[in-house]
Amino acid sequence: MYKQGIDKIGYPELEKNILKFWKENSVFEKSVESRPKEKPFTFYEGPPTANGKPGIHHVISRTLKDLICRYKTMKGFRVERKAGWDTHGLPVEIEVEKALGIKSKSEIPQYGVEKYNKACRDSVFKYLDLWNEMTERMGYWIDLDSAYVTLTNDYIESVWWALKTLFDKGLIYKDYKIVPQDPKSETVLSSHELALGYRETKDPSVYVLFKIANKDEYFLVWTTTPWTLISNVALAVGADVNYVKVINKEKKIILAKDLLSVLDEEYKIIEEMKGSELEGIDYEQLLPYVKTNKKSFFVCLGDFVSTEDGSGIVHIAPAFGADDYELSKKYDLPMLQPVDRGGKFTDEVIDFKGQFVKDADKEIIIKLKKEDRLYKKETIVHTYPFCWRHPDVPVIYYARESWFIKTTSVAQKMVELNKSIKWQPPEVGTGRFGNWLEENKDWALSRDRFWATPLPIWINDDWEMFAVGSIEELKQGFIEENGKRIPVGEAENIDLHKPFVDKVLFEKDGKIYKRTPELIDVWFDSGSMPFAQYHYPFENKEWFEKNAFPADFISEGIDQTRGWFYTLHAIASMLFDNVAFKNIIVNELILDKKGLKMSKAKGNTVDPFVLFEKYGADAARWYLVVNSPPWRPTLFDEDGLVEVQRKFFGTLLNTYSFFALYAGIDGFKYEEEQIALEKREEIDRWIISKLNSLIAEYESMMDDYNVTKAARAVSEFTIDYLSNWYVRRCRRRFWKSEMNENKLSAYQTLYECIDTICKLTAPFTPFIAEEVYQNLNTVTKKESFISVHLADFPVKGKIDRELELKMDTAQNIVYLARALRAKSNLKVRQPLKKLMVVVSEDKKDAVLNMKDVILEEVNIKSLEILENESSLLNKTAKPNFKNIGPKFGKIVKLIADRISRLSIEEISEIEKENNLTFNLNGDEISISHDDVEIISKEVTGLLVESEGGTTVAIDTELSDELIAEGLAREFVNRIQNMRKDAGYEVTDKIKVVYSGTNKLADAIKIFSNYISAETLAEQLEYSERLNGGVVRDWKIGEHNCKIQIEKIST
RNA sequence: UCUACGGAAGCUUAACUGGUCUAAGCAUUCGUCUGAUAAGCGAAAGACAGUUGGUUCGAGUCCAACCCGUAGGACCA
Repeated sequence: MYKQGIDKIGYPELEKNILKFWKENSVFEKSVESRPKEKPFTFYEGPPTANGKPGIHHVISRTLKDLICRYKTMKGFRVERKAGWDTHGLPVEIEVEKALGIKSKSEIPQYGVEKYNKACRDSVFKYLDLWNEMTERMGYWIDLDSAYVTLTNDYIESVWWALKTLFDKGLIYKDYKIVPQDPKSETVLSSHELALGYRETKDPSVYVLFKIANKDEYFLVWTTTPWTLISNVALAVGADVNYVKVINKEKKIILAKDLLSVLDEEYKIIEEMKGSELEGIDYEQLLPYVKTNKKSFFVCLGDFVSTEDGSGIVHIAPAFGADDYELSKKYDLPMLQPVDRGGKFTDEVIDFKGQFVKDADKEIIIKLKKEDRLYKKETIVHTYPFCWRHPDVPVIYYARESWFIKTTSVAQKMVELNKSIKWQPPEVGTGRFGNWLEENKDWALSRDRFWATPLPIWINDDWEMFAVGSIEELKQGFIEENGKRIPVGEAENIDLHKPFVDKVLFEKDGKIYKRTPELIDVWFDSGSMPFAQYHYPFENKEWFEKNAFPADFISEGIDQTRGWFYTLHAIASMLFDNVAFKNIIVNELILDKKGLKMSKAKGNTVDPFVLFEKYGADAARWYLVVNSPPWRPTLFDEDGLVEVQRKFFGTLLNTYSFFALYAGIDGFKYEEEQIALEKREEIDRWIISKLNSLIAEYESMMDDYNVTKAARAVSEFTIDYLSNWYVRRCRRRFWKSEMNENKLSAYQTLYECIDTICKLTAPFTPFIAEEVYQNLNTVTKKESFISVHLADFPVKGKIDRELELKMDTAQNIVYLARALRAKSNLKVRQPLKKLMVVVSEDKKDAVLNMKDVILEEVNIKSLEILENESSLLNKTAKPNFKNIGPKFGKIVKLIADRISRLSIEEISEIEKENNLTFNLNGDEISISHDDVEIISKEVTGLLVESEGGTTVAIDTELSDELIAEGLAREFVNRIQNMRKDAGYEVTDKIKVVYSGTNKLADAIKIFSNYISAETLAEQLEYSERLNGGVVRDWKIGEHNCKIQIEKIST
């Protein structure tokens, strides 16, 4: 029989049972295998790093991924889902350094790269168990056993294949680039890391004099980094900027005219010129520590020069600034870099060698002052980036040689391809991602670290190079050991990592090739996952090309825009001339309830495990999707979660419980023939039509990847239509009569609704959907699936718009009538004589049709439709702007005003003739029925309520009989309450004894049959002597009474 | 400085292609229904829709400028 009381078990417990069921029956595997191979829906999992703990933000993206995949499965697609792990890169190294107590990069070779990388390898799965546990617990179906792992030889080999392909296409090159770097760890900082470290700091702000060659004149130059002056090779001015030569402090000084205010003391302008006139002027090297080998120390033109601050003359040190470097290429300037990667001056700078550059600032200034080259020195407070891991260490911009991928050469193609991707929300695709592509810069590929995929490029002394694209090719190389060459093919363990690959040498045409020492950006790893996860092209070649590329769907957080989304897109564009993914849902951050970012420091993080334990995974999944669209920053609020859980889950489970209760009593197992829709009650046809509308809307939303709207539609149907109207309206059908066709059709209808809701919610809340579905299906055996997740998506049936509208009208009238009752203080239990309704012509049928429903809902005896012609009505007209706007344009206001003052006669005319002509300021104006909305107002003093063209009035006059019936109903209500309080079963028969006023007793006598039937009272008698059973005093209106009920044993 | 998103009731959000007292939920007060529901229904109160202009007969909605918030990018000699 149907399982009872599932709403009493806690959700977490329920979910754990379901998890067990899934596992024992391999439901996930079956859900994949039961779908045809020829109908794939391709999904890519973005690999997380398992050396950090999973958080709530992982729950949201995994919910999205899971629900789309489950939905597509139900739609008949085969959705292979391979998990993946990102295992390389700096995040891993940082953790390991911490654990090993390594403080700077240079300590690593001493420690031993082999040992170090082993430690990295061991640490990458530090939290794997936790991740797996979360994945499983939240019901995220993905194949963890066959997960791809970026550190395996197979995976790296595929990445190498990609790199070689790009190399052979000429897309990989080596160049200098000015990069922000952390001098302490000697690592390049990504822009993301850089952004973490900006803060206010004090720096020297110095004005320096550069002496013009062979003249006693000076350029005034401003800088906040005096240490870069040593590496100065040129000065830059703006071509169109106005400059002046002034006499100031007895010196001839050149600076921008707009910045004269920086000068101390009086000055006299002796000459004006454009920046372009200054180009080419030579000057003397300021701090001649380093010799140059190219033409240097002259004035250049730079479009980046501004007169915002400084002097309008910018000092150029190509190794330490991006603008500077660009300019140096243009003017073929030398690059002076007397600073090592640790940010210390090299030996050439004899006075400051070994000093950290920032620390040398002071002494450099003193030196300049001694040489009379310091114009003035101030201190400036500005924001400057510091290393986020070492808060006291300023970032140094530093020229480094790096490998690049020439993504700019495919930028246009990437932009084009992007246009075919469906982004949800669209603005991320066009905006953030689109802009990024438009402003594409070459991809800085190399990293000077230890734990990552090695760059497979081998170089000889003559700078000839080639790329290795497979293990097979690597085997052509050899390793030297004790002076002997051992072919790589004979090596014991080929490990495509440092230090092994660095030992491999090649000899070609007598030249020895050695691997360039760099590793690659980890993002290249994850961006290669479409093919590398299948070890393409070494294995699965056909499968990949046919079934696994590009992805139909991916979903991750917005932070991946310039990360994974970009690398996937770039690599696919370059290698396959195609997109990597066709549809994408981007989720935003999850903030705490106040809208603040969650962080460990603030202590406002939400532990997913705690959440699952407290409310269950379904609740978290549902809340994150329903509460606000996932691509909007979501404020996470536990109270909100509780609310959606109570509302939606509570209602769904309760609707099921209701069904289970009565279906159990009646032994309904859906064994009977299905009753044809036409033979069912109108309300049955109505809810089925609503259900079909829901399926249609759900499908279109889901196919549009608008998951929030789909979920909300399900929620609305379940709560408002099914529970609060259908079930409530139909309760009697379930518990009153004997089994007959009417009752059967109620059962079948409700069953179908719940069954379908299970299937629609299954992608979102897989546990509860499973529970309810199984409870239904194991009894009825209607479907052969052991799990809702193996079931097919429901087939949409006929939608009866007309019927839906009819019911809307009826509901509308009911709400209005209830409002009237509330206003006049007439409880619904008090029956009333007459309900009068005025509706537009097209709704009259609907009202007559729904008469019984309406009357029963509002407990009124009769319904009368007042004809428009009735003298009871006072009508007014309202302008319908949608129509008259386009029709009358500018004079619409006048017309509207006139319409609202139409007389009753005029309104009748327009109703009859569908046309009315009147004079307005001399113009003949003609309006039709469509141009106005006619509202009726009762004038006979009855209560009236109206909305949207429907007007309702009730006759509040009470006859003795109506009052008696009202009392009887109240009496029933009290007995029912007592039954419930006493804990009687709904089928228990009882005996009722009561006492009270004469009037009440009379009413009870008149309606004794009704009362007995409603309360299952076998006996109903008046007596002053009450004893036994349950006794209680009541007050019904002004009538006191005593009621005693007692269960009759059968 | 650029780009995107957001700014509405105490809070969270909704409103298709512009249509005239902006809607719902939560919270508050009062009332009410119930033989499924920790539910439902009704009433009261609560928003000058960030600001200022513009287009239009009509703007929460379209356009422009600005302010505030969030995220991202550029720059910081």
